[in-house]
Amino acid sequence: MSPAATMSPNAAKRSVLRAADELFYAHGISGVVMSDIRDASGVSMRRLYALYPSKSELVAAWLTDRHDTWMAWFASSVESHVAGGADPVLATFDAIAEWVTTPGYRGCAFINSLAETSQIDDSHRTIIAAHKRDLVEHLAQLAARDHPNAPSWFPAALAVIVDGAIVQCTIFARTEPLDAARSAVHHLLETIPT
Amino acid sequence: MSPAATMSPNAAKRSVLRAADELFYAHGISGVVMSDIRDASGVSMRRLYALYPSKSELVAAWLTDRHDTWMAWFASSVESHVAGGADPVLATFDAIAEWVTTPGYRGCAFINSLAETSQIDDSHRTIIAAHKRDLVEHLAQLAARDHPNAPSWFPAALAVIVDGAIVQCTIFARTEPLDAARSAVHHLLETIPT
DNA sequence: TTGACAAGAGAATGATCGTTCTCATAGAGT
DNA sequence: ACTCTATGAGAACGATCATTCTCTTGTCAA
Repeated sequence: MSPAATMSPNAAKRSVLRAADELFYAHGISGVVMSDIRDASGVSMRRLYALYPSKSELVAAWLTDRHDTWMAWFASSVESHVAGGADPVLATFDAIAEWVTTPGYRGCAFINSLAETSQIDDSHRTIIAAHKRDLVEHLAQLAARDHPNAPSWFPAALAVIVDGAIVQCTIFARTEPLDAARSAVHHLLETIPT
Repeated sequence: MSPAATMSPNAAKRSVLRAADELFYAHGISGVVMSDIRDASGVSMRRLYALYPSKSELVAAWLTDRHDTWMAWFASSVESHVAGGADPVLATFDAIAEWVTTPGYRGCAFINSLAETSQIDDSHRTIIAAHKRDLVEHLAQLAARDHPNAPSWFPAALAVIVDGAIVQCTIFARTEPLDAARSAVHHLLETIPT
């Protein structure tokens, strides 16, 4: 990027986080070296390490930032489908369908990061678990809107199905698993107490 | 291990594959270096590279071997639960429950490996996709046994649910997601054409 | 026993990587 | 204009790693 010297501290941080998201998501944590972050963000090594004292802390900042960004995107995508008349639970699959067909889709950043055992520590694992907890929570609220009498296992099962679909769409590079998941949830919704 | 000089070629290969499975599964591909494999297997560097000309080829051999081993274990675990009177589809969850409570459980080796983008190439991705295809196929046959008229989406949905449960049990380090998944499948089985 | 080859131990090689350091400069305050 | 400080550019440092090489030894056929 351009003269980073003229970048405000906040602009530098934003630029680093943007580069981190693109690179870590596409190549994994161990596939990105600090000088890649420097090159993509335009922020010099010295400043990069002033902002984030180690790669591990940069990864933690990235995960935290991605959690916020992704949840906000997900919530708003679901709402826009609900506004179009979809059931809040099934709208979940419309949102995921958008996501998995995005060019560059490579699965869930949190699931992927967790698999890079040698690159992460407990601080990262905490962020990852919190992300999934928030997702389960969000799905539970979606379910409660139109299906207040769903069985108690329903929200957790929904989260399992969503994660399974995300993973299988990555493995097979197709959307069929998502379609099957949606059919199963559709069937569940029709045979469950309202 | 002991004097590897006296190991037959097959014994050396088995020892390397056993070490590879323990180490790669526990620490991920990038978390294991070739000298770890040497130390754990007792096979010298020279012989190791004679057996597998590169780390990448060792990883491919490991994945192939793990596919065979895991599928055989899974099939036999499911059958033993079926022999105890369980529905073949629900027996799937009994088998997975055994697995996720095993000490050292760290999720699905294939899903984990796929996340290590910078460590794998298309030959590995092919093995990973084939593993999941075989799993879906196996689940479809299990479903067909007692539920020949299940909807066409059922086997794929079952595979999604199983993978989702495997992933979430890893993230949360608990078995609740598996229980919720089992409840959902139980409900599905009861409301689906036989 | 001897010679030749297969294999082990483990050092060497060349690359990569996280992190730090040096040097030169551009402003900010005087 | 002149320090003082913050920063960029990027070289340097010390680890680590995949892979290869050297030197040595054990084994076996004659």
